[in-house]
Amino acid sequence: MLEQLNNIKKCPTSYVLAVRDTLNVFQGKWKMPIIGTLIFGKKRFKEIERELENITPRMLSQELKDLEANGVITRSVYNTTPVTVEYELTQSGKELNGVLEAMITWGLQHRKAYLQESLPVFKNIPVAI
Amino acid sequence: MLEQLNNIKKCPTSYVLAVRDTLNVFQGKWKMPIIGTLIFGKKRFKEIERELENITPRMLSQELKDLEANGVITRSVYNTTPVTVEYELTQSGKELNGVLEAMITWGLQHRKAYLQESLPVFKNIPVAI
DNA sequence: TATATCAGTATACTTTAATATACCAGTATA
DNA sequence: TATACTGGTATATTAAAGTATACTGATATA
Repeated sequence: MLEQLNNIKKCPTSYVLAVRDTLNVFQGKWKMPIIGTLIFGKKRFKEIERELENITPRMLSQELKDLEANGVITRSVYNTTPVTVEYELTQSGKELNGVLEAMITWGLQHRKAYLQESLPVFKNIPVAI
Repeated sequence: MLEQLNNIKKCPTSYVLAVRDTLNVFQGKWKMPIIGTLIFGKKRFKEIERELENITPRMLSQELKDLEANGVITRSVYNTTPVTVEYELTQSGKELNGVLEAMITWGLQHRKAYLQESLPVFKNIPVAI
């Protein structure tokens, strides 16, 4: 279990890159929410836009492009009227659930350890507000 | 294995919060590198500063405060001359290795799937440059 | 006496991320 | 005919993140 982590000592480069790649996929305000909307199946642009409520089409467009370029989602255009564009997680994208689960496990455990009750955590503000 | 994730459908709030808490800990340019320097034991301010080379004391100070406020590291001041301040991962902080390992696993797998050779991944630039 | 060390802080600045608002063409519906 | 829908783009602006540079006071070393 700790093998990978201990290898960082010997050969840090590729492991650090791997972590950076992964963080890259989640970095920013909207990447995670967007991936979240796609966990249970493909969605169209406007569907995602409506589901996330406060996102601007500019941001959504930009982030979808970024995720596609990084091999996390695919984009399919269908010749309907009006045009339909579907976004879907790639195999790699689906495998992000391993990371998500580790995050959920840690997050819940951390809240249990550091909080008595469930409160939101904001940037630069301690967990235990 | 997928139990937690499937529960998101039924009761998304706490899981989303948990993921957000976790991302919070890694968010930004320096949090991960700082945590990285502490994986194998406690370090002093200047030691971390030297190890990360390009970080300014302002950023290091700010990020250390943030990590401390979020229960990821502890800060201990010793009455020496000159003063010594040691930073160390908390139990919760140490348990982040579960998340890190999931990230390493995904990152390596993703590179294997989407690249022929190992190249750095930058923001907004596809993995397969 | 001059310089270095410790752990930072203060101020100003640049760069990046995110938002606001308006708009496009083609078709369908009221 | 007017309005709404599709999947976006264009331009401008604000907010957030990160950097540069200089500095602190007490002590130790050269």
